[in-house]
Amino acid sequence: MADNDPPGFELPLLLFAGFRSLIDQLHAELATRGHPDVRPAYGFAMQAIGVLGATASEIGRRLGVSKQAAGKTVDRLAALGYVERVDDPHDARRKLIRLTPRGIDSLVQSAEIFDRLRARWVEALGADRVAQLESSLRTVVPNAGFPVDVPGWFG
Amino acid sequence: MADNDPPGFELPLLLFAGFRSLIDQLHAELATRGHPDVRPAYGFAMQAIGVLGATASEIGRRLGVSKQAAGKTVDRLAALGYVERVDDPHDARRKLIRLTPRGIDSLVQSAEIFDRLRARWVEALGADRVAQLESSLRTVVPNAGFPVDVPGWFG
DNA sequence: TAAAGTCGACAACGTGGTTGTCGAAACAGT
DNA sequence: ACTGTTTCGACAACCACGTTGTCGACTTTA
Repeated sequence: MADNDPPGFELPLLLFAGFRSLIDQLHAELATRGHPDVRPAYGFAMQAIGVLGATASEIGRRLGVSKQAAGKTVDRLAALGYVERVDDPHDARRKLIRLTPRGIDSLVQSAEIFDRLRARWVEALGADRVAQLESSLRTVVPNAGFPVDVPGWFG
Repeated sequence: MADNDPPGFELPLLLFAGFRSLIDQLHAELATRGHPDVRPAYGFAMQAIGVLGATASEIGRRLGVSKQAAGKTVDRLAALGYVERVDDPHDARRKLIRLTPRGIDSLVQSAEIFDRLRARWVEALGADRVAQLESSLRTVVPNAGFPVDVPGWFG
């Protein structure tokens, strides 16, 4: 808080640019590995589904959006072959959404690519600075895991 | 890169959560200061307009979106009284978009709020850790200013 | 068994993007 | 001075992703 305060907009812009840069590189790399149609929102949705599967309502809850919005995303995911809907034998109202092998593959590849991108940051900054960056963010943003509440923040 | 690599998704999630947290707090505070209708995209658009004003095409270029998309955003901004369209006397094709006093006020307040939020991070982390966080991000993300290319990254 | 809650689906809509087209105006070259 | 090219803003149609509201079918609870 000295004479030359930073022009407030810089910190949020840097955080966004960092996030955006990772996401863009992820999808560029994902496209070359057989997943050209995966969009950022799909990755979050598939994370919310998880290996155990989930109902559309549950996905909506985990993502912080309405069940209708989650249902639409599941439609798109299903059309691309990343998930499938299975009738729940114990509850005729429910339909379990499950990742297909293709869906699982996209998640595995994403994790692998993110690890690689993080390694690039370690090359540029050093392991301790990256670790400290993560630690700082964990401190100021509690619960940064799922439910992540990411899609639709713009609308 | 030891045995227990971090699960790649954490770094991007932390960056997003940090950004999102600042943006959410900004708009909550902005709402209490007479700007309840400002949406995240509007702030970026008004930044792109700047105090000198700009044409819709230019705004689109600065934001990395089509001129049509920029024009639509300007429509919404104008309907809320944040900008006005002025005929350019030197070029009958152009219409200069200018911030109204209300638009300028929202920008001034935003900068002030962001400074306050950053000060909260400094309280939690210490000035040097925040400064190092910014410095690290500047290193891994060159050109984090405008043109910022933020809206529509999800679509 | 009746009431209340949850599930997925459907419809209508809002916002923030896209491409394509268009007439009007400016500009560049002959 | 005319002609072709570029740029401007506007309009239309469309897509992705979200919202509320409604609905019938099913489950759960009292």
